[in-house]
Amino acid sequence: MQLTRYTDYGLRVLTMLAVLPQGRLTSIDEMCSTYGISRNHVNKVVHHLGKLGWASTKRGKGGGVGLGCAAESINLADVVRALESNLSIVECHSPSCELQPVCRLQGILAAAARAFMDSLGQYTLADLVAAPEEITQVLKIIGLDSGVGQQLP
Amino acid sequence: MQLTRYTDYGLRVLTMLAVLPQGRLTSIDEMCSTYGISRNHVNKVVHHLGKLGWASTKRGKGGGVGLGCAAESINLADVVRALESNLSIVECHSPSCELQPVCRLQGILAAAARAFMDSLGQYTLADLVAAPEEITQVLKIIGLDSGVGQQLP
DNA sequence: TTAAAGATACAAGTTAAATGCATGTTTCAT
DNA sequence: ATGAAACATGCATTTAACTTGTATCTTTAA
Repeated sequence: MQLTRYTDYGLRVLTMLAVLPQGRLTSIDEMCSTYGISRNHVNKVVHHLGKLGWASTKRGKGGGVGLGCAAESINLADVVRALESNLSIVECHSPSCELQPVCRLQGILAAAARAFMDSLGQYTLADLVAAPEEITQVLKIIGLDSGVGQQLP
Repeated sequence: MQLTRYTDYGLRVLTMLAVLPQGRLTSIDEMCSTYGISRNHVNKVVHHLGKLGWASTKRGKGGGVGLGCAAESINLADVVRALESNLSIVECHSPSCELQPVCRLQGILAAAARAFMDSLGQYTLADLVAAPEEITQVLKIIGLDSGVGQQLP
């Protein structure tokens, strides 16, 4: 019972975007080296997040990636639902189970999955980066505290 | 976000054991053909369930597999915890994430996982086979309604 | 003593996730 | 204009976990 790294990276990317200083953009390359993960993977995730409106991407020289909307409006359950491809918990169809018509397992598992999502749904991206003093630490860790880097005009 | 088939099969096996008529044993082979799944897999799962005390196995001629304890005492959350190998939701360590010290994601996900398990934990094996009229159907489907087959002495 | 049935070990196949590589397209600065 | 920076896109490859297969051993009762 795991989330894929794709979803994991999506959450990390959003976290990074959320702690960016006002007006500061980051880039895919910067995120790669920060997290030490495949450029290609980040590439895809960022693109995906962009299409969903949670990230704003800008091509070309001076472009980059920023948060697409307020951190408070990004619900973590929505993020997981959007990024996680398979949420069905069990595959009762392959090989197909003859007991399906009378089986209560699916319903019970579906309820449990709902409980998982409801719990997640109590939080937004803002909760991941809530405490200001922690943000300072984070910025230091990922090297964004220096104030250098491209700014929006 | 899925459970492995191993866990899935474990639940199916338990379900089948729970609906066995009093004193009737089944066998690994019988379960294989009923569910149409790999003999070897069932073999392992049954062995595992046997070690956990939820199934009682008996070797040799006239042997077989039965329920190891009351269905009401087998909590579904316990079953999933026992059979599912990896319950960590995300792997924050590979590649290791520098933000770990200040990251709240793990806690939030852990809470969600707990919600999942708590929901599951409200049910026992008995709930999977609760309604008597359904049991009759199940027995018919899996061919155990005829009354033939080995009995305990 | 033999056949039925679970126990055990190891090998092979399968699939989805993860990564890598290449190239296209947009945008800004000069 | 033109080149470099940065995201977009597609496909190929690798990897690892899960799944299945084959074989043999051990126990037990008829």
